[in-house]
Amino acid sequence: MSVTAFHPDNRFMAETKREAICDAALSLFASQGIDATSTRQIAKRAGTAEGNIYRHFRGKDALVRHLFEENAMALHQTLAEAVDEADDPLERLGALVRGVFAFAADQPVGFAFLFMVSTTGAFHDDPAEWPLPMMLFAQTLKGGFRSGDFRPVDPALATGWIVAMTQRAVILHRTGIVRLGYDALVDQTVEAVQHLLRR
Amino acid sequence: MSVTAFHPDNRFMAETKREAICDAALSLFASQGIDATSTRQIAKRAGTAEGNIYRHFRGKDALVRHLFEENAMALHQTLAEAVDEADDPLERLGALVRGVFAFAADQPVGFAFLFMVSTTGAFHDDPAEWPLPMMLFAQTLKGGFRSGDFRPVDPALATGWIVAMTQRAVILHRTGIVRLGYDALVDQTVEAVQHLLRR
Amino acid sequence: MSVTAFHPDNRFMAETKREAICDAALSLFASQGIDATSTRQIAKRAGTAEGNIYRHFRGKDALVRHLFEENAMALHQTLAEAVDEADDPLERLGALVRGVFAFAADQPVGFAFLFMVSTTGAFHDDPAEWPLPMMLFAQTLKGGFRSGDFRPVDPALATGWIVAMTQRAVILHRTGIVRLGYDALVDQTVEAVQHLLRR
Amino acid sequence: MSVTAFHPDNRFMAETKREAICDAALSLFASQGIDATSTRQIAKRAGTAEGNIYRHFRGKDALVRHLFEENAMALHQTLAEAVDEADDPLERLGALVRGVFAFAADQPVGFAFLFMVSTTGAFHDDPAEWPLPMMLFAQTLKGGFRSGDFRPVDPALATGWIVAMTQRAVILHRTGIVRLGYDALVDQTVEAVQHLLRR
DNA sequence: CATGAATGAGTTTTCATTCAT
DNA sequence: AATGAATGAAAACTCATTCAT
Repeated sequence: MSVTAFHPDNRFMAETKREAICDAALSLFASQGIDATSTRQIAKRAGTAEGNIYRHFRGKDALVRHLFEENAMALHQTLAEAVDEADDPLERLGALVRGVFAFAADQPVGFAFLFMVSTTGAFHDDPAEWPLPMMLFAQTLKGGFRSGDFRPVDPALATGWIVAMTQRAVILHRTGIVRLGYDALVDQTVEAVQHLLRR
Repeated sequence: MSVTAFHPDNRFMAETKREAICDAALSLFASQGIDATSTRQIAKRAGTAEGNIYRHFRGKDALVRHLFEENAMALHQTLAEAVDEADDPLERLGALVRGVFAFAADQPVGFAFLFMVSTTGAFHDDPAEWPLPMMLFAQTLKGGFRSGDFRPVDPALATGWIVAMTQRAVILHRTGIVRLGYDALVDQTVEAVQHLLRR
Repeated sequence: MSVTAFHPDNRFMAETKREAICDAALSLFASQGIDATSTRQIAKRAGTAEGNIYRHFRGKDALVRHLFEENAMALHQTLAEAVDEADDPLERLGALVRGVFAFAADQPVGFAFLFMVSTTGAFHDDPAEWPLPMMLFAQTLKGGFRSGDFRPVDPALATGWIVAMTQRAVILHRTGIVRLGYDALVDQTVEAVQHLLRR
Repeated sequence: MSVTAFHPDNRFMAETKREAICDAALSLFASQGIDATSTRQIAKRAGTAEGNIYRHFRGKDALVRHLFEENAMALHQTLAEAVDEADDPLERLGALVRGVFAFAADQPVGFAFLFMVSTTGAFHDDPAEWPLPMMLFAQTLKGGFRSGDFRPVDPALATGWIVAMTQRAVILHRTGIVRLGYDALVDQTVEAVQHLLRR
């Protein structure tokens, strides 16, 4: 049995070793990069034995993939909820961008990791295999083009622009290069994205 | 005397081992990533001994930095020439974006490598230390804000947006996700960037 | 459970890989010198993988330091016991010299290694940082000077003389240059050292 | 022809590249140790190309041996002259010890190198193959034993003691552990050595 | 489930030596 | 005689992964 039962504070601790490993790996990956993080470091920070990682995951690669899917799913849910509450395409687009900022603020480590994987790791050649969050952008854009609310540009290209703009805005704010307050940052980016597509 | 004299094709070959090392390293870095490329691979592709890399560069890190500076400088020159031929801020901005596309078409490997370093590697926190090519964007934008040609947005943020949009457009085209012809890709991106800032 | 249980000879074998590494390294260092011994050789003789050395020690340097401290401590204990049994300074001095010979006979490899480090490696500039065994010589000599049993000479210099004489005697005997029997060697050296300081 | 002809100061410079290589190697060996000194370092300090070392010496080993023989010969000559001016064995012994100190003061680098080789490098098992300087000590001691001036101890052992004492005295003074002035250091050591053997 | 010692192929780097010029 | 680029073997060290307990 786990020692956590005696810890009233266990809500602040990883409930299981598996979670501890995930938490440790995620933060290390996000801050140092994936290649630069060793399984030893992960085990040490997780407070467990190195070999234990292999009980829970097939290997380092599988751990990376798991974390990616987990975080992509979380981001997807945030965005899916956001997009549901909006009616017209322009509002939906704004909601998506705001959703990304919300996720980045809420799960800074997960966001950094997602960003890391999506730029460092292999690109997916087929849009049908894009990660779910990007699919939401793509679908929303398509809707706007069909309804005639958006100016005519290549949908895949526009998706790329907007995702890139949003990601970069978060990074620039995080590194302190952009000195704007967070709300102004979000507002300006939402406005810019909408301006870009509004007919 | 060198064997190159007998090779009419020597303009396609590395003149010196140093260049062979640089060429090999650049293409491997660009295609596989920097961490995933070993000095062995570099030496093998360069057709030289591994130890020889260390006669020409202090180490792998120094090789990376050299390649970065070399390619950043080349991009900077392409952009500097492009920006010189334009008069008003909007045209200058368009010329810069076209310059990036031109560089990416002309030096695809160098561009891929620069992109790799700028996203993988450490970000520079201080805009004063940004790589030269980004400085050109920043200066052009500032000019447009001062003259009143551009809509008022945070300059650092706008620089980030535009660089990100341009980079992403190249990548999406290269991976085949965007099926547009290259000229259309360039035109649409230039138009979008100008639209984003035009008052 | 460990394989050693089935080995009645296990008292002659290293109980753990860590000890096997120490034993292998010590004997190789003592016979070939430290620089001339590679981690590969150590691993091979220890019957383990090279990387395993680095699980137990930070690196080759740390292994050397560990062995030095271990052996210096063993010598120190041998000498401390020897010196305790003697009353006046002259006898104490003799006991120390005999102690060194006893250690050299008992732990020939350890002694050779200590000798190697103390002459090859960096000298400690500050007597307060001398290795423990030398401290015993220094203290004994100081006692003799204070009590007036010893002729007046510089204490640090005299310590150096005596330690050097003793070390050299062991080496000369070991290499066969001095053909004396071991007991005669010890007796002559003890007598010489006492003669050197006796008032 | 050499550039030195135009240098009025060439008496301060190595006359030939060969000498430059020897000088550079000797000082590097003496300060860092032989293994820790690379041919590159030697070439750089000598102001010549690395490959040039191999025009003048068969390899690094040959260079080491050459330097050893050169310096051992120089020490031998210093000692031979010193020993010639003394009549009885005790004086000869004192002259030898003083000679070692004189050599160490005059050629500190050469002395440090000799010391390094004699402790680090291989020991000569056969007294007949001892380096020449040690032979002088051995012969002088034998003379003293034969004439009855010296107390009866094993000649090879006594030689070892005295050489060790002398070397150690120089080292201790050089490292600052012994704070005596140089003259006092020499006098005390000479006196001690003579006291050790005087009947 | 959990441990951590053990593995071995891999990495970057150094170095004595050779060779074309 | 001199150069310095080139070589390849070997060095120290890392790391994802396995395995006995």
